[in-house]
Amino acid sequence: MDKNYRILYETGLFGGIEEADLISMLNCLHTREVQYGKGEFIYQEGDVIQEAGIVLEGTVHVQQDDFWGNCHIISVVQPGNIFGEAYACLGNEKLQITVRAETDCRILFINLQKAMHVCKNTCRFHQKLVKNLLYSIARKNLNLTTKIQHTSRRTIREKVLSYLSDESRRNESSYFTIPFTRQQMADFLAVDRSALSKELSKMKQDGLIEFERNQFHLMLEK
Amino acid sequence: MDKNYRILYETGLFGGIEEADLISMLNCLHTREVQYGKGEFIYQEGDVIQEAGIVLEGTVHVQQDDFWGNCHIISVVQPGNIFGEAYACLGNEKLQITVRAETDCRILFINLQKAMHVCKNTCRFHQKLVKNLLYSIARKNLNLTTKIQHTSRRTIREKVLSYLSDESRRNESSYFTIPFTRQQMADFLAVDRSALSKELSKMKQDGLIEFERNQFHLMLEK
DNA sequence: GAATTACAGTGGCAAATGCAACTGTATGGT
DNA sequence: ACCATACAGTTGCATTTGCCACTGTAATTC
Repeated sequence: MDKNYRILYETGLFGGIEEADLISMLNCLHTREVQYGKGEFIYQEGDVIQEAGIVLEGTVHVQQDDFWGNCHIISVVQPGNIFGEAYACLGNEKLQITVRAETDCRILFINLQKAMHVCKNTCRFHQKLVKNLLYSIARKNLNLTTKIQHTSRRTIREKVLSYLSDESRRNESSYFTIPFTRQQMADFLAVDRSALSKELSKMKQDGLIEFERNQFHLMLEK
Repeated sequence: MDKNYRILYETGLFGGIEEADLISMLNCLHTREVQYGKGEFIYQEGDVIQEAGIVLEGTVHVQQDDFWGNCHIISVVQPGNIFGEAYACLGNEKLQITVRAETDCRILFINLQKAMHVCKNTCRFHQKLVKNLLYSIARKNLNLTTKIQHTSRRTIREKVLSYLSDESRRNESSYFTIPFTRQQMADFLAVDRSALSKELSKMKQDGLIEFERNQFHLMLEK
């Protein structure tokens, strides 16, 4: 539990809650911890869920796999972050997304339906949790909007620039590492992998960017 | 106030609250009502806001206008629905979106920063409001995911089918009317208008759909 | 009712993209 | 050490798309 505490403390969901309180809170919330191997499915499209997951260790991808075998990455969830909270909150919606363990990982599940309704133990953190959950979902909302901003550009170059600018801003540096392989970056931006490689090469030639695998550097140019 | 009540009652935000209570609640929340003319900006990119808006009358578009004059419609907000809640909730984020009155409209603004923090009057609906807000944002979250589902398809035809299928499902009929002009539909799906018109014509030829302006009919085919 | 404006459809064309195939380089397992 | 696999880059080609210009029709204004 101790090793989890540090991570959870940095989570929006448990922000501002002390360790001792956190432990009793986790009991009150009936959480459970599960391990997954790389590639395993955590949630599948069509599932109805009441539990949101917090990544304690590893990386998880939220994605849409379509009919024709194309996969689109909606978001990447790293330790301390939460997934499935919108569905778990609503409680009665079929998942339109799939959640997959991108690496081996440990997940803490929390039943939000229970967490949101009145706690018989009159757990005093109950309200705080709901408010934290609210912030967390609002934040995710912004992330989705940002993703739309990238993918709704017309050309690959514009999508790439939009995405890389955003990563640069979040890393507060023109040097940064992205959490994607080339294929995943393509899935995230909803473009073809080889077309993406091509365009990245052109952009390097044009002096816009430098990169080596998933390490990028935005140039001042132009 | 009475004429607003019916609309607000159907809003997620005030769901399950009686009329008498609603009025005292609105006072407690320091709401204000504002009218906008067609085309006016309600919020602009870069603004920092604390108030979410509820559409009482008219239609509002949440959109991203880029650098090169392209506009992308993120969502369409009709009476009873809310906008800006994620930003107002977080309270300290610059808007990456613009909100525009698509028609003449009346908007009720609610300061979420005040609404979410402890109410000195110990308004007993306070907690309920936060929970409603949570549902509302979770719902919007799903809508954004759905939009991503449409726009991340590779071809215009796939985007259109994805979007129209969704509209059909929501209307529970293969005959339905969409809330867009052709240009707006193109903006929503992030494609070129004339290319969209062309593809729609082809799809009609192929017997997939029938349409007349913004009225559509999905055919069983094929 | 004439003029203006908004809107949807069409055609042509250049550019961008997806797709398939192939190469080379790491990486990991046995 | 060898084999298999994953990953990134490159090339060529057919298709799709964006963009531009134009037409026709409906809606709006004066």
